[in-house]
Formats: sequence, C-alpha cells, structure tokens
Amino acid sequence: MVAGPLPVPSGPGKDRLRLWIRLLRASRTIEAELRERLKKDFDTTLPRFDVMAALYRAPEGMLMSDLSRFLLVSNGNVTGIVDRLVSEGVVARARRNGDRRTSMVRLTDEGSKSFAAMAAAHEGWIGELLGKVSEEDARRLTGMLTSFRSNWEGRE
Amino acid sequence: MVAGPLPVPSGPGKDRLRLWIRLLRASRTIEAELRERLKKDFDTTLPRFDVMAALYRAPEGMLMSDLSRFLLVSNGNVTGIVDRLVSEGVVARARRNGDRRTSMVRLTDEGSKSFAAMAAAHEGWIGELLGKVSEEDARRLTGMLTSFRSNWEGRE
DNA sequence: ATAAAATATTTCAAGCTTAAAGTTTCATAT
DNA sequence: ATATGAAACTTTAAGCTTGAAATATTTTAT
Repeated sequence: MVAGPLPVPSGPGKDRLRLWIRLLRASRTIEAELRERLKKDFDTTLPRFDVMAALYRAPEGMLMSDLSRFLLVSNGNVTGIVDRLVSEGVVARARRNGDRRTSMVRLTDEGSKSFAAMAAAHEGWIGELLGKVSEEDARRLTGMLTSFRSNWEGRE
Repeated sequence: MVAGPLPVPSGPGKDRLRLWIRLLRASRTIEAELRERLKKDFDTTLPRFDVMAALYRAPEGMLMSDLSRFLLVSNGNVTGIVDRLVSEGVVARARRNGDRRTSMVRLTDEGSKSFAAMAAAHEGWIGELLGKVSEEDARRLTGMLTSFRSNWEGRE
C-alpha cells in the first residue's frame, strides 16, 4: 500500500496504482509531521485537532453522528475522542430538549481560544510542508482530487 | 484536518491548506474502502497487506528496521504486525549468521501465493476507485506529488 | 395504544499506532 | 580485555480505530 521508492511495474492501469501509492505516502508523511508538531507544541493529537477543527466551524454545535460523518471515522471512535476533550475542558456536551438520544457537542470558550492558536500554527506548517507546490499547482491538484471523488464516494 | 465540504476561507497560502485537506480526505476515503474490501474478501487488514506487499518485492527478505523505514511506521508497530503474520503462517523470521540482533523477515510460499491474489484484486480496486482520473492526469498528479516531497522529507 | 422498526449513541473486543524505556548484541576505544 | 556507546529489536502504556453488539429514545405501522 505504501509502496515507496521502488517502481510499480508498467502496464495498463498502473498509472493509477502509482498515483495511489504517491498519494498515500504523501499524506502519511505529512500526517506524521503534523502529529509530531501538535504533540510537541500543543500537547495534543491529530484526532483531537480534527474534532476541534470541525466544531470550530460549527458554533451552534454538532451531533456525534455529524462529527462521525464529517470526519470519516466511526461512531464509537468519536465517542472516545470527545470524552477526552470533555475531560480536558475544551469541549462540552449540551443536552437537547427535542431528542433525548442526542446532545449537541461544541467547543467551550477555552476550547475555542485554544483551537484558534493551533489553527494558526497548523496553517503555517502546511504552508511550509507544501511549500514546493506553487499556489497554481495547488489549485489544479485540488481540482483533480475533487473531481475523482465524485465517482464513487458517498454512494451508500 | 479532514475539513470537508465547507470551504476554507480565502487568503494567502489558503490554496495549500485546501490542497492538504483534499489530499487527506481522498486518501482516507480510499483507505477506508480498501480496508473494508480486504476484510471482506481476504479476511485481512491494511497494515498486514502493507507488510506483505513490501516483502513480496524483496524475495531475499527485509530487516525489521527496513520494514519500519519503508512503511513509514514505528519499530514497535512492525513487531506486532509481523508477529501476527508469523502466527498466520504467511511470514517467517530467519535467524542470520552474521548479526544475532537481526533476523530476515520474508514471505512463506503460502504467504507469497496469498499475497499475489490480494495484489491482483487490489490493483483492480484502485483502478475502479480512481477510475475518474485519466491515465494522463494520474501521471501528472504523481509527478506533482513526487516533486513536493523532496522539499523536506527525509531530512533527519 | 402498542408493537415493530428506525435512529443516535455508547460499549466492547481486537487490533493498530506511537513514543519511550528496556534488552540483547555488536562495534569501538582505550 | 574491557568498558563505552551504538544499533536492532521488543516491550509497555496510552491512545486511536473499527465493526459489532447493546442501550435508549423516537418514529411508524397497525
């Protein structure tokens, strides 16, 4: 899956396989770097950052299932991460009147302030790590990645 | 990190951030799909597939540290995965004469045969999942991804 | 009204992952 | 020869992840 420097043998369809391998290696390498910096500079983890990022853009809060769908991870996974964020005081669960199965999850004031600092650093890191990609190439790459997604994603 | 449909606000450097988000979402979506298919069709996992893929291309075997470096995961991680593959009978550790700290890890005959079947299916899946990307775009994307890597990767 | 089905979430077991600490073996310098 | 350090690997603790089972609540059908 993360086949590396060694070349993929040529043949029909091999270009897509090679692309996938590059894609995966790129994202894993960047992810590892981000994880390390989040740990060192903010004593947090990537999954927690992800959850906080999602909540930061939803001041009214999100349901657990919204988070799960949005972050592309399982329900049970979100439960654990939110539990830890709550115990850290950066996230709160608010019971809802309408439906007692659900609760709105949102950042606390402290969480919001804390995330703002992380987001600024994060954007700087990405700029650094992807520095070799020109803004124009970045836009083109983004376009290609967006289009191929629609083929099969979200077909449940 | 996996910010989704919602747009990243515009501004200097935002194109790279948007690219990173797309990149991550794409690889996570594809990874999830592959994981599911590997589980259903071959009763195995992505990490095990990764290790077997690496070993398949190294008939003479690999050291644990080679695997770790190649797969971009930690040493301890590889230990656990190889342990499980050994207990499944698809991988073997061979003691070396020269250095008693190390052992060569390689696929057994059964492992090699088993991986060949998985690899064929895997390539088909990638072709399907990335079907919307033309072969030419795939080559161009691969090129871009390869180039940006050299900026900072492997600078220890 | 009541049963059945659907929805939202949590719990659980197994496995993956990392960073840090520990063990064994090898290489190097006295 | 012996100590010192380096290298290869494993172990450990904490956290992440999934899929499946369990719980609680709401909705739908009778």
